[in-house]
Amino acid sequence: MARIKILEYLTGTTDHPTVEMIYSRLLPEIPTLSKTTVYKTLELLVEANLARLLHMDENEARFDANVSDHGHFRCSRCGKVYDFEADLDSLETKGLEGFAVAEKNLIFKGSCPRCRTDRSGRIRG
Amino acid sequence: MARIKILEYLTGTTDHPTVEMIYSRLLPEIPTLSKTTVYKTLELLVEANLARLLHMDENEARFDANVSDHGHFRCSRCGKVYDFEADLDSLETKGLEGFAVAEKNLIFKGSCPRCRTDRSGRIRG
DNA sequence: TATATAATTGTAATGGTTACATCTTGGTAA
DNA sequence: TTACCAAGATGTAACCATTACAATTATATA
Ligand SMILES: [Mn+2]
Ligand SMILES: [Mn+2]
Ligand SMILES: [Zn+2]
Ligand SMILES: [Zn+2]
Repeated sequence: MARIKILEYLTGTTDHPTVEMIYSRLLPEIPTLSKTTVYKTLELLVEANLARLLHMDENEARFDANVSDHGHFRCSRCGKVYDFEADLDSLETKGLEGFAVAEKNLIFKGSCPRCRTDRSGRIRG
Repeated sequence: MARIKILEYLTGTTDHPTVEMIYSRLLPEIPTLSKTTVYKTLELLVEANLARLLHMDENEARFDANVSDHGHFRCSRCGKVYDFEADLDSLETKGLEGFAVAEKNLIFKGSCPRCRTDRSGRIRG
């Protein structure tokens, strides 16, 4: 039950939520939910390739139900994580001869459109 | 004194060492060295753009004195982190209109040449 | 119902990182 | 030299996301 709700929530959002975000979001709906369950479920989802684990130079991991190849932009001011398209397949690389690439990760950082024109945004890394 | 040695070591290696690696490596040379100093020094080096902080889907941060634009390949078996060249400037992206990109990070994962032919390599993530 | 297995929970430990107060070093002026 | 100050370095404790582990609850099957 819990894991279905977790997958549903993850599939229906583009927020790239953390464990804490998922937990506090679903707690009203599942009052018996424990954080351990969230961790365990996300581990299973990642193993089953139904979700993707993201490390965005933060102390918390983020999760993404969008498993397709795409890049992530993290705004240093508001902390939001945005998706963007990038053609990683046609990216030219040198020095990877003999390497078996299994996973590609593209992470950009900077200021999102809203924070660029908003001086009040607090810097969050 | 400590911070000079730390920068020298970082500049002279391509290992992308962790704090623990830097600390244990320099301890024989600087018996009074503390891990706090390593952390603080690396923070300063990153701020001064003399080093780069890398989060490679591990629990430990890694550091790189090579500040130029390049990609990183992490072997899932032996854990080693390799450099490779990638032309990120000419990478085509869609969905970043209005975004101010300040930093680009490219991380690949898989098996390095040595581990591909060596079945004995232990899986480390 | 009885039994086994899967799912969930609670608590404690782990470990990298940060905060903070203290101590040491190096330079500068009187 | 001596006094003084600021930068550098150290040690300890707290912080906090994550993991380990044992216990409990729900679900399925015979
Ligand atoms: Mn995404
Ligand atoms: Mn590098
Ligand atoms: Zn923003
Ligand atoms: Zn390897």
